[in-house]
Formats: sequence, C-alpha cells, structure tokens
Amino acid sequence: MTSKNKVLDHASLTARNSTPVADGPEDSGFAIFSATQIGESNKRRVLQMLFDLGPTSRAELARLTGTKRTTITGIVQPLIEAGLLIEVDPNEKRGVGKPARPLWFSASAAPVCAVFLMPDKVETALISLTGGVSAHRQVPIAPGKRNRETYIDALVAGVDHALAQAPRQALGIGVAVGGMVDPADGSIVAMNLAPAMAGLGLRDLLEDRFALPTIVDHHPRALLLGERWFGAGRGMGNFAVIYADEVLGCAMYLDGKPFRGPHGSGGELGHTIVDLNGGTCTCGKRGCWETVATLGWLRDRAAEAGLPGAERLDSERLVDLSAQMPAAGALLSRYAHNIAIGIANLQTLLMPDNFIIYGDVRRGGEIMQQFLTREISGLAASLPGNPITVFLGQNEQTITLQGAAGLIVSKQLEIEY
Amino acid sequence: MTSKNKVLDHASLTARNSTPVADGPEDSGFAIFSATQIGESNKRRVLQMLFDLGPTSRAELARLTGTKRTTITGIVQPLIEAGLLIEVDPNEKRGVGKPARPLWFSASAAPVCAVFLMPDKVETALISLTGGVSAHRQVPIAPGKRNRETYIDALVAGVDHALAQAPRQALGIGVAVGGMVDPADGSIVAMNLAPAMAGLGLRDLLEDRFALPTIVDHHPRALLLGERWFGAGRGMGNFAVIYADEVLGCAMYLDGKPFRGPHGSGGELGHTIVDLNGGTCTCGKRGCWETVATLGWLRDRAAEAGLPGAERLDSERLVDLSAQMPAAGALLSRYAHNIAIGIANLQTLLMPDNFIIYGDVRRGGEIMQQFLTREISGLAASLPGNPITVFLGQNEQTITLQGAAGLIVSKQLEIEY
DNA sequence: TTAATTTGTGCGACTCACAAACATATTAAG
DNA sequence: CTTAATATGTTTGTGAGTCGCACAAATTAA
Repeated sequence: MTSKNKVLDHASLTARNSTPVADGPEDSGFAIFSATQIGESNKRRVLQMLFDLGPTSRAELARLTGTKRTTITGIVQPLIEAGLLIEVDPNEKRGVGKPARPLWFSASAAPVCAVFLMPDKVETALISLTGGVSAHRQVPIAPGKRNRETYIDALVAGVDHALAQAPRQALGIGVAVGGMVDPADGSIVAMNLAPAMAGLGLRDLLEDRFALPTIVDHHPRALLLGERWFGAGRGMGNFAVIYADEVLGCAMYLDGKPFRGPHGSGGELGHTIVDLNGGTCTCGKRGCWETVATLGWLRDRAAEAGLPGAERLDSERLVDLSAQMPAAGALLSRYAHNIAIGIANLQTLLMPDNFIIYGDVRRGGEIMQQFLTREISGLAASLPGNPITVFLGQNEQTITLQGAAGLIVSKQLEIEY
Repeated sequence: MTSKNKVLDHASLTARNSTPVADGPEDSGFAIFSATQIGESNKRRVLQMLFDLGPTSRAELARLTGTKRTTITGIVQPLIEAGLLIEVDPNEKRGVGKPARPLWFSASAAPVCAVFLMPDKVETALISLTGGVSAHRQVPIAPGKRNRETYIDALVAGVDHALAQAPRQALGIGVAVGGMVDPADGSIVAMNLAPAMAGLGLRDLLEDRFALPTIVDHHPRALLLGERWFGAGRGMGNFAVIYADEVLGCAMYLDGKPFRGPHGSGGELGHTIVDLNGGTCTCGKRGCWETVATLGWLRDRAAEAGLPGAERLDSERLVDLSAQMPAAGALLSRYAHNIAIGIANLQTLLMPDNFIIYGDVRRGGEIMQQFLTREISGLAASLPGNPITVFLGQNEQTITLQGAAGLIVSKQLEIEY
C-alpha cells in the first residue's frame, strides 16, 4: 500500500489528532476543496457503501452512485492492489450478461484492535473489517485490586495479545469505556466503582505504548458505531442507541453521521429534565430522566410495593413476576412509561425513526419491547409512512467490541467535506 | 449570467424541488463527486464566507481557506461578471502593499421576495443579499375576513408589488408562516385563528402564479435563517432560536447547517415532556413544555395570584410589576425557570452555546434576559471556555422577513456534499 | 453458432485547484 | 524624487480526478 492511500491506511492516523498541524495555515473553519481531496472523499464513500450494502459489484456501485463504471474501477483498483478489498464469488446468478464480481473486504486486510474497559473487567479483541472477532480476551478485575496498574497491565497484555495475531499492522486501537470520558483528549473523566481511573490520559498512554492511532469514547457511542458499521444500523441514516441500566446513556446517528456536540460531548439525554418537581439527581438538578428511569428507581419502587427480591430486581425478573403479580405488572408498565418518556422526547426533538435498546431493559425481552413500543408510540408523533421502531440490541459484548473498532473506522470513513 | 453559474442563479431553482428529476438515475442516498461539482461547492463556500465575514478581499479569503489567491480569483471572477459581487472600497488602510479590494454583494444583484404570513396580517418585501429591506408592505387581515381569498389576494398583491421593484429577476420567494407547515410540500397544515388556511398548498400556488422557486417554512425556522444570514448568527456554527409566546417554537443551527429532522420536520421542543405528572397538553400528552412555559400559563398563574390585569399580562408588564409587587417577582422567577428548563434540556442534549430569544419573552428586556441566563446556567452544564449565552432577538419583523429570504439563500448556499 | 446483454477496462477530453512567475499599487527609506 | 519592500491580483502551464466513448470478456437465449 503506497502512502497515497490515506483511507484505512495506518500512516494517515499516526499523527495525534489532538495536536494541531503547525506548518499549514490555522484552520479557520472555512475550507476549499481541491481535486486531490475528491479522490479521498469518494474513496470513503465507496467504502461506506460496501459496509452498508455488503459485497457489491463495481457496476452496482456505479448505478447507485450515478457514476460510470470506469470511475468505480479507478477508485477500487488501488484498494484491491493494496489488499484491502478482494473480489468474491457472486452468490446468485442474475440472468444474462457477464457475471458481476462483488467486492468485499479482505479477511486479511488491516484489522482494528478493540478494547472494552469496565470497572469489573477489561476486554480486548481483534476486529476485522468484516466484523469478525478474534483474539478475544476478558480479564476480570477484582474489587480489591482496582488501581491504575491493574487496569493498565490487563490492557497492555490484551492489546499485545491481539496485535500479535493481526495479519497486518492494525489500523488503530478503539477503546470503549464504561464511564465518563473526554473524547477530545481521550482521557477518563470518571469511572464509577473505579475512582483510581479518573483523570487517566488513556489515549496518550496507548499511543505511546503501541504507536497506533487510538480513540477513546464512552460505551453508548461504541454501541452506536458497532450497530452502524457491523450491526442493525447499517444503511440506516438516522437512529439512536439507548442504554438503560443503572445509568442512562444515549448516542445518536443523524444525517448519516454520529452526532457529536459542538465540543465533542453532548447527548446527555439522562440529564434532561422530565419531572419539573421531581427528586434531586446526582448532577444536582431536579427531575432528570435518570431519577425516574434507572434500575435504581425500579428497585426502590419495587421495595415500596413489597415485591420479593426488590433489591436485586431487573427487567428479566420483573417480566417474570408480572405474569404472576398484578403489582409487578403495574410497576413494569410504569418503568416502561418512564423510559419511554426520554426516548419520546428525543424522538419529538430530533425525529430519529429507529431506537436500539441496550442495558437492563434489553433483558426484558419481547415483553419489554412490546411495552416500550406501545408507550413510545403513545408519546411520540411518528409520521405516517415512517413508523417508530424499537429494536432490542443483540449481543452487547460483541457489539461493544465491534463498536470500539468502529471508532477507528468512523474516523477514517466519515465524510468531512 | 450564463447558465453555468448555478449558485444564486434563478434557473437553478426553477425545477420544483418536490418533483424528483426523472431523467437521471434515482437518488439512492449515495453520491460520488466530480470535478465539476467541486467548483459549485466551493462557490457556495466562498459566498457563505462573505455572508459570515462581510466585505472581504480575495487575498483574505485565500488566507482563511488555506488556498491560493489565484483559486479565489477563479471562483469570484464569474460572479463579478454576473453582477452578483462587486469590488467595494476598503474602509481602512492596512499599511504597506497594494490595497485590497474587498468583495461584497451588489445592491443590484438578484434579490429575494420575502413573505410573512400571520393570521392577522400579510407582510411582503424585497430583500437584497446585503440584507436590505425594500418594497415592504403590511396588510392587516380583519378577524371577520379570514378566508383563503383574502389571504391569497393580499399575498399576490404584495409579491407583485415587491417583484415590480426588483432590479433583476428575483431568486425566489421565501415564505414564513405563523403556524404549522409541511416543509416537504410547502403546504400549510394548520394556522391558529385562521382555520380556512389549513391544507392550502401555498408553495405550488405561488410557484404557479409567479414562476419563481418558492420555499415555505414555519416562523421559528425563518427567525433562525434570518439570524444566520443577516443577523447575530453570522459566523456562529451552533445556535438555537427560541420563540416563546402563546406557543413555543424552536429551530436549531447545528454543525454549520440548519437542523431538519430526517423528514423535514422535527425540532418540536414545545412538545417534549418536562413534567411527568403535569397537565394535559393540546397535543394529548401530559406535561409538555408548552403546558408550563407559555403566555397562557403565565396569565393563568397571574390570575391565581390575583395580579392586576392578569388576562392581558405579558413579560414587559410582569417585569414592571415585579419592581412593585413581590408576588409578581416570584411569578417572573417561576416563568423564567420554566422556560429555562426547555432551553436547558436542548442544551444538555445538543450542546449549542448560543440562544436567541424571540416572542413575548423578548419583551421582558434585560431583566428577563438576566433571569433566563441565571436559570439556564443553573440547569445546563456549560463547558469551561464555552459559556452559554442568551441573546434577546432584535427586530422580529425585520429578521422574519430576512429569514424568509434566508430560506431561499439557504437552499442555494448550503453545502450538501 | 450467433445475437443480445452485462461487466469491466483503456484512452482522450474536460474541469478544477495548484504552483510559479508577473504586473500593479501602495508605503517606507534614502 | 527615486528606489526598495510589501501586499494584491492575474496569467500560464501542470496534475488529479471524473466523464464519454469505444472495446474486450463472459454469460444466456435463440
């Protein structure tokens, strides 16, 4: 691969994205595009299409983009020669004419190293561009050993193990953190149950150790990008991921790209106010969504209602109980309603059509999905012809790791022009 | 002006934007860019910069974009020849060297026809690209005569009057409607106090009558675009307009473009739920922001508190009263708090830094601004270095008309690639 | 065996940003 | 008054990229 291929090329990301380039004129927010950037941009588009569509022939790509086949050839030929794409066998014959040669990512193309950092565990894996997970390792972190050294040792060992199995140099390291992070500098702001990690400059640490471009973001955004590049979000222009558990998280895909606020943060749906006269939240405000739609709220209400095992209740057990006890059914309904309020507010404001649910709520299964769908539909104004759909997330572990890798993929494939 | 200049060229907008082009391949959402489109795109960028910066020389534009002066010359020369831009005199000398020749929009360039349609009046004007308002007409519509014919007659007469004074063929007609509209087909969904207008296909009507590209949108979006192209929003990458009066409206500028939901609507901040157990809203839900932050809510509470003239109270009088009566001060505080909640929720979720306030609340002046700023700051988490700023809107009439014109400007200058 | 159809690829034309040199207009220094 | 220095704007060729056209290749249908 020559250095001209800046997309999905390791060299293009080695420069720290925090340090602004000093030689060029400072970025004033305005930009003019040159013909040289067009090729780069179009390459990203074609690769995005392949992610969205799966294996696709040059002719089909040309039809969908409105260009000529010759243009597509010009774009994909260098990528094939670089080993990123390969021609695969057509799985179905389509009548007369020369059979198409679908293009797809090579299994031996450069992979991405994925890290999932939680207070109680460190997961690492290698993710191929086809979404395949390999070299997966999970290291539990005992409550008594939650100091920085333990986490960093597990991290470094896991990444080393993954990188050793990479068929080529990895494109980078994507890290999903179960806690608050500052995406701008890749540091950990706070991690519940692991206070020692607060303030750790994780990105710089990994970049210095492995000399690979590294991106650190929080768990919901990883779920979003996992769905977008490798899951149900492929081809969806607009959707949101909701993580509802002991805390509430949210990430949005709008207008064909992940929404990041003007300053990289934003999307704090859990701390929007839904109860004017509600109780005090951990953030100091009153009536945040988090005060009425978390697992903690559910368990408190269950205790008040005298439900058995209230302190260990979760959605799965609540659904089971609801079949037997009317009080549990009523609580399930309230829980779903309260969760629906935050989602409906998001829908009313930004109009995404699809919601993918993770966290405790996902454990409620189809019953919970039905409750949620009903409540959200009652609260949000869906347009005719564009019904609101609530999906339950699939495998949270896998999607998170794929999403950590998706952080790197996004960095490379998002069209910024 | 040759037909090659597609930006700010009338011909480029004559095709109805509702009817998809039939000759080309259908738009699949994917696109590939050619060198010919680059020129178009860069032309838009340069014109956006001029709007944002005011009169600017070629050399300055080149510096800000990081390109060479020769590139800027290539872009602006055709625009000067077409009469869109002119060289103006430098207002200040800047030391040694050949003096710069700032470029600015010609006062005799193609203008935009602006319409502001309210239940009680029809305003029309001609807006130049420098923001100048001319041929302004305001026709009151008496309550007894609110049928379609009255409105349409006033509209047609006003547009005729404006177009007659245009130095060149107008670029289009932008319509701001005080009511609900469907931006996709430019029809009126509902207008409070003018039920006869519901369902009127206003865009098609005007396009058929005047053979000019027409865009219809609701009042808050016009305010947004008025601020963005001609007002305080110039150069702001992220801001929101809040219209707080008898109803609540909101429009957002995010990531350098106006936010429209996936289906053209969205931004219904007034109907997000902020009071879980609140009263029933006109939309059928409970506890919408509109139930606790409108002029109606204020007057009801004022009546409960026994304030004089409660049924005609507005922010201006409330501020006056608050200097004399503690009860009025308490109500002002509550009013500001409730309005702040919706704004803070928007800020928490999407992180715009700047809010421009219109409607009744604007009449509260600096006192109201201080109350609002304090309440919002208490509820929203501003980042250090990026404080949240609340502006009072300037002249609502002028900005609305400029914003109606801004609908056409946006259509032409938004970078879609 | 032949025609029709579809896929993928060369080659020249065109558009555009870019690089280098040049003409122009002003200030500062002698 | 003359000359150097500096900044602006234009002219001319070059390279990158897509497009239009023609052509080879592979498959099906007659």
